[in-house]
Amino acid sequence: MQIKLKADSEFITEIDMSSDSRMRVPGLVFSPIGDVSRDSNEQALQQVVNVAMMQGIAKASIAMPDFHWGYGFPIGGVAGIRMEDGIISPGGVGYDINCGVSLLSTPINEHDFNARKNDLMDSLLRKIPVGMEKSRLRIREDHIESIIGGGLKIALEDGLAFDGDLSRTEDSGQFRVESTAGVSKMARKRGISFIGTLGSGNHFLEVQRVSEIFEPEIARDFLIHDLGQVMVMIHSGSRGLGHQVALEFMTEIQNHPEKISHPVDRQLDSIPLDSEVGQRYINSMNCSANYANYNRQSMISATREAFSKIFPSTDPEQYRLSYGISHNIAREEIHKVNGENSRLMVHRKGATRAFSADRMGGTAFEKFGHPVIVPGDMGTASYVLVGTEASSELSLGSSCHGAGREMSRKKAGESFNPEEVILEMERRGISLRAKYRSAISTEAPGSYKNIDMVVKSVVGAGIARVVARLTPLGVLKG
DNA sequence: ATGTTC
Repeated sequence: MQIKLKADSEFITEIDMSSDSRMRVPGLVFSPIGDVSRDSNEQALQQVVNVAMMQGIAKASIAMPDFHWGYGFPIGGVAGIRMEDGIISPGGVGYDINCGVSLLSTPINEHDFNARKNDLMDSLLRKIPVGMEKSRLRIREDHIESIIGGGLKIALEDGLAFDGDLSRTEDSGQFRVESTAGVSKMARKRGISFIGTLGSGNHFLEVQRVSEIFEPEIARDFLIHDLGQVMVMIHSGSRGLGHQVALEFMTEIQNHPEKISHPVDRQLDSIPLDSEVGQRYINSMNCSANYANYNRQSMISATREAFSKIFPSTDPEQYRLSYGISHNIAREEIHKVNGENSRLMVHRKGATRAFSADRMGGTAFEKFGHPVIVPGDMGTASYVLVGTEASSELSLGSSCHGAGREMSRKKAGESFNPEEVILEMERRGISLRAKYRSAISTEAPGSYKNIDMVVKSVVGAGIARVVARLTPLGVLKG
């Protein structure tokens, strides 16, 4: 099949509906046509076309500049399904339910950090289990029930959060759960084993310096104050619990008589929200999201402990959460479709919410809009952006979530020598603590798209504004 | 992403 691309503008590429007669809406990739049409994007582009064929899809099958191939949906994909069609597709959320990124503001500057860099990185590595290391929180079986039902509220009760953390976490860190019964025994068991752990692959904890501030007033609102200020970014998800939930529901739905079959890809099958299995999935997805929030919060708490111990003149309370964002979740939102407000089940998979200020009334971000935290690869830079009104018009209030893979894990593993990657990172003044050599290859900076180009694309398309640029000082990986 | 091969 020939996919027909046309440039809507310098940074917006449309996939014409004539590409395939089964498309219900066009595709929209927020990236220049020259980048979109590269050979390495071929499979992911086909997935954008496939998503455009889904029942109930409104507006467009959307992909961010960091899009790449995933399970059914591309990673970096956004799809709003009309609530009147009443369906949800687990492939549109993915295996790592509510994977996300939290950004911690610190009172430390880079000189303080560099003077104690080794002690601090060692302390973080002692406090936070990474890779295959198991949980050091001894959560009892009945407590996992509270965590999956209550999310960040339970972390607050457990002394892992401050009051202010809730208003600075997307959805206040709590997803609505009517029943936890859909989270299997196995999922709970895996959840207990790995609560409070970072994970592996692209998950990381990174100590960063503020290297550029583009919008000082907005940056202050996000607790980014000075050049050289140290920030801590934590990227992690719902570990084995979310994985188990995703796996079980994808399998169950494949064999379910009520499933809504996709015309070309079984991985894009959906399930009616008003079915028993649909309700069980929504609840279990939300349970996994709550678990992910508790998990990230426990590592924020460990980071506060490590820093305030190494820098005794500071208190844990001074390490304030800038924002915690979700990038793998489906939730109901209202968006304008053909000029009319429409209730949509918005699936974001490797994409973030990027609402403008007018959609953030009553929250901590009503003045400037929803923060968008965009981690780059471990050797380059990360960005903090803010949502725009144009994102509401164009991208269902969404933006990009990271650099996005350019190379498969397998290919990256074969292409990069870990020793050379470590040397190159050291040459750039970045201290890398990784548990396994393999992760250094598969996560090598060269296996990712260029983060500066990704951000240039979303800013150029108008769906976000750039607030600050952060560069890595120390990286902890699984 | 993932007790890294359901």
